[in-house]
Amino acid sequence: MQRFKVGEMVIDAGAQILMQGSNSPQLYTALHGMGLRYKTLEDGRRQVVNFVMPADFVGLQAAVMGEMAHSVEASSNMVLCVFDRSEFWNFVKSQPARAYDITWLSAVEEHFMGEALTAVGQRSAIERIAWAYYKVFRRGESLGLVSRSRMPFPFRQQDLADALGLSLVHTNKTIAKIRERQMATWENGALHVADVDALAKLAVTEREDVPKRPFL
Amino acid sequence: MQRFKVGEMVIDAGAQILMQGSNSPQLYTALHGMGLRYKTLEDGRRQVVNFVMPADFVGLQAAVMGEMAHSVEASSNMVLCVFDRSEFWNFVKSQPARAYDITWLSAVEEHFMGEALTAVGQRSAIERIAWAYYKVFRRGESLGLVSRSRMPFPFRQQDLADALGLSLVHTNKTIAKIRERQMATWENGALHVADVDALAKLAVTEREDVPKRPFL
DNA sequence: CGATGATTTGACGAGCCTCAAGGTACGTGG
DNA sequence: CCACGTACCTTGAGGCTCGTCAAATCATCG
Repeated sequence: MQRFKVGEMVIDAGAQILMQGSNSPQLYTALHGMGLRYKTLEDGRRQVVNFVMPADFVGLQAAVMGEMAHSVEASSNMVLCVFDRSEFWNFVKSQPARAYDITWLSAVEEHFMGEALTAVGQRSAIERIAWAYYKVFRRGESLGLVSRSRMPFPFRQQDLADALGLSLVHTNKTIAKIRERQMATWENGALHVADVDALAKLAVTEREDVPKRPFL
Repeated sequence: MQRFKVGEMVIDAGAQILMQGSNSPQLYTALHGMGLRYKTLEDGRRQVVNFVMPADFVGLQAAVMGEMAHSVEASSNMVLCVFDRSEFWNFVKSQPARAYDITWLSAVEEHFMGEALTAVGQRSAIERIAWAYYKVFRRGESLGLVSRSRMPFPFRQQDLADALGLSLVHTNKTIAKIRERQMATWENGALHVADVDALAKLAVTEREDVPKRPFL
C-alpha cells in the first residue's frame, strides 16, 4: 500500500479538504487530527454526516462515483496521507483482495449512516446526544485516543447540532442536562465520559463492537 | 451472472425477507414488487432506512459484514432472484469487474443514506415528504415504473412516517397539504405526481440524475 | 356484518426552534 | 497593557411545529 503514498499533507484547523461536487485527483487517509464530513443544502442548511477520525479514508466516494456528495474539512490541525487516485484505482482493480477492502469500507460507512439516520429519525434530543457521545467515545477507544476516560473532540457545539438535526441552542441546553446527570462532559475540545453504561442506556443502544476498518 | 442464480423466490406482501442480526446464506435481487429496509430499536421504534425497488440488491451487508444491520420485508408481493452467497462471493473475488460493481452498489447506497440523513436532519415535515415523493418518483422513472405520471407505491403512511422520522398523524396531515397544493397524490398504493418541479423546489433539491446501478 | 387494519380529523400539549442578550476566552493593534 | 473585535458558549422568553391521544370514517375480508 505504501507504494501509492504520494506524500503527507498537513492541514490547519478550519481548512477545506474536499468540496461537495468536486472530483479531486487525490485520496487521503487521516493520520492525525479530526474533521467533519457535511452536506450543504442550497439555502445554507448543513448536515454533518460523520466525523473524520484517524485511520479514516477520505475521498472514496469521488473515486467510485465521480464526485463527492459531501465536503470534508479539518476541525483540528490534521495530517493526511495522500494517494494518487488513478494509481490507486488501477491497483485496486487489479487486486481483488483490495477491492474487497474497499467494499468493506463502504459497507461499514453505510452501516454507520443507517445508525445515524435512525438516531436522527427516532431519538429525542437527549437520546441523540447520548448516542453521539457514546459512538464517538467507543470509536475513540478503539483508536487508542482515550486516556482516563477523556479523548480529544475538537468540534463546536454547532457541529454536533448539525450532525444530530438539532438547533445550537437546544443542543447546548441538552449537553448541560447530560453534564448535570453526571454522565459526560465536553469542554475545551475534550470529551470526558463518566458513565459509559448510563450513556448507552440513555441512548437506547445495545453495546456492539466498533467495526474494524481495513487500514490503507 | 446467471450461473449463480439458484432460483427465484416468490414472497407475499408482509413477509420478512431478512432479519436484523441474521446472517443468511442467500443474497437476492428484487425483480418485481417493493419492500422495506428498516432498523428496530429495543423499545420498538422503527426507522425505515430505504425502500426496496426492482433491481435492488438485498443482503450485501450480511455478505460483507457478517450480519444484517437492518431487516427487509416485502410490502407488496415480490419476486426475488436468489443467489448462493458462497458461490457468489468466489465469483466476485475472481472477477475484478464484478468486484467493482459491488463496490459501486455499496457506494450508491451510502450516497443515498447521506441524502436521507440530510433530509431527516434538516428538512421540515412538508419538505421531507416532498423530498421522498420526488426521490421515489425519479427512481420509478428510471425503472420504467411510471406511466402517465403514476407509479406503484405499495406502502402505508406509517412506513413513510417511519422513513422520515415523523409521526403517523402529522405525516397524514402533511400528505394532505401536498395534495391540496396539487403537487402529488398518493392513494390506493399509487403515487401520482402532478408537478415534479414544484415538488423538487419544495424539497430544496437540485435535480440530479438518478445514479445507475449495476444489475446483477 | 362484525372484525381488523388503514386513513382521516380534531384538540391539546410538549419538545424543540427562534430571537435576543450577555458572558467568556483569545487574539490583534494601538 | 488595555481597548476592541471575533468566535463560541450560555441563558431566558415566547411561539410554532410536530407529537400524542382519541375517535370517527372507510375499506377489506372471512
